[in-house]
Amino acid sequence: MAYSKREEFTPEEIWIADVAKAISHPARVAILKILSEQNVCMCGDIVELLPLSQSTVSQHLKELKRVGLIKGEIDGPKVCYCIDNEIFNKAKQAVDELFSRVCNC
Amino acid sequence: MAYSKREEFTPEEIWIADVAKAISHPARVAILKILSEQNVCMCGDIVELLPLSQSTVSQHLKELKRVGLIKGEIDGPKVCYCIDNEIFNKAKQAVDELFSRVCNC
DNA sequence: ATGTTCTATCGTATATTTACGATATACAAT
DNA sequence: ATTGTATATCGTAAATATACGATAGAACAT
Repeated sequence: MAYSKREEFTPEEIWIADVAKAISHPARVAILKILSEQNVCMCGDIVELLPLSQSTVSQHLKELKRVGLIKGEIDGPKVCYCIDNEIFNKAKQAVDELFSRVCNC
Repeated sequence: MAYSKREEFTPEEIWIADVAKAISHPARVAILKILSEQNVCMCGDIVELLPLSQSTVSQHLKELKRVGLIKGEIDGPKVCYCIDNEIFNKAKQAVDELFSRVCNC
């Protein structure tokens, strides 16, 4: 009962799936939108804008950081989050490529 | 301990998250690629191309059908799957819109 | 030194996802 | 009628995700 066949797919398929998983929760979509509007943003500000506890928001931020879509820089006691444009752009291109390839339009 | 705060986000955020969840597994990315190459495809063909059992592939197809990215038409004892171009295009646009909004490039 | 503020992590409960084999169903062919 | 083929669904086990409160750690202010 070998578990998780994830590794039996191509690196490209795994990478796209990872990016998609990162944005597969409305809270994380909302976080990306907030960061794009504010450019740079404290974790606490995000918590205030979402109907979730601080620890839950922190977990969502961690998930976005895991694939590299965002990064956090420590600023005294606070942490400033922002989009990691380089990786985000790579993710955008990979997803674009899949969508364009699949779509007949 | 109210569970799942999903419904407290905007319909757009939920829709994007749903689409992303549908493509958040490498097997489903692979299925979309197969369907795009073959245009129309029997379920059994997909099973042969993936390192997964028939029942597992069937579940993945169901997940893609759930959000509408693909549709299956019954053809005798077989089922022919194909991309649902209308919904797929809507999904593409929604994801594009998010990516473009967030990305500084 | 002490307290305050901000964030991450731990512990935990519940829900969902992923995977499979077995079974049921639906149609075609014999 | 029976057999074979194709697919979906059921039952189930293990893994992951989602959510929270409590706690820990780090930096600043007093």
